[in-house]
Amino acid sequence: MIVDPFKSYPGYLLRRASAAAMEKLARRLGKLGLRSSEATVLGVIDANPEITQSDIGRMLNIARANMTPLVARLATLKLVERRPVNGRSHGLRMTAAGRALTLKVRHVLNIHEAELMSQIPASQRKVFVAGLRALWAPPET
Amino acid sequence: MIVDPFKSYPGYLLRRASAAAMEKLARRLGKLGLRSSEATVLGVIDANPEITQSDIGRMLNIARANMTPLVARLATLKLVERRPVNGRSHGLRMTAAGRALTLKVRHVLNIHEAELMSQIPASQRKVFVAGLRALWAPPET
DNA sequence: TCTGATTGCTATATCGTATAAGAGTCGCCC
DNA sequence: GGGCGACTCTTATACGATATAGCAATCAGA
Repeated sequence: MIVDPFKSYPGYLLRRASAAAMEKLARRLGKLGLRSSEATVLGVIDANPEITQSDIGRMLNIARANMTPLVARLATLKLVERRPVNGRSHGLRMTAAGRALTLKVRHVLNIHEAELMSQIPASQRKVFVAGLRALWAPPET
Repeated sequence: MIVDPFKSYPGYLLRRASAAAMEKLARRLGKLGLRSSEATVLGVIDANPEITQSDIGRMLNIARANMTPLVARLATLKLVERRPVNGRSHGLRMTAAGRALTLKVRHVLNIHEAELMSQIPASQRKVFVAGLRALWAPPET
């Protein structure tokens, strides 16, 4: 009889639940030609025109060094435009193609989130989400 | 005013919460010289003497190909012994050193889990964990 | 004006994960 | 009992996310 000794550990469940959700999401975003990190960055730029690479990195906890190739790919795909706002920073904004793809991404995300929450009894969702928020709260800006 | 457009998405919160927790855990396990995947495997072997690499992989969702170097390192560290149970499978069991380290790992995990749950009001913990379990349930063995 | 901090970037490393392929072994069916 | 499919472990390799170190250019404040 094989036993999973961690199956009652909340932290373990958190990790497995997150991994399972991310795997499903990645599969869906892959059909749009995007990795999940790219989709997130796209959404952030869409919500914050002229935002800077470094600011995105701080928000999403992505190191500056890793923002460079990520944004470069978005620019290569002509989803995002980089324009210098001063000598060292680039303001980022969506192209028309980027906006169009972001709409599709948003649709995928909505489906993803709905599917996730559908697995949890409606009466428990609020407490569940409050719990997640207690474990990670967005840093005040 | 910079805005995080995803901060109300449960799936996003799930991912960030998991990442934050894993980062803390990795730092603690690092002091024992272990990666988190190795610590988990160690715990599984301890709970299931003579378990096979493949069975561990199935339980933890680690591909067989990746179990090989992982277990090899545990064996090099003399934490785990591999002994053939038949021509193709290795039964894994802890060495004395492995058992000793597993005790420390268990201690670290307990602290980690306690710290996690301490962030959530006691009255909500049960519902929260039930929610996690709804998103990922261990496959019945 | 000098100095420290910031930005974007390159190079490189680690960790987790993935696929493909191969050798040896097992078990079952004919 | 022979053959074949399934299984186990292994190697090689690649990708995605993340991490650090270091550099040149720029900014901002003392």
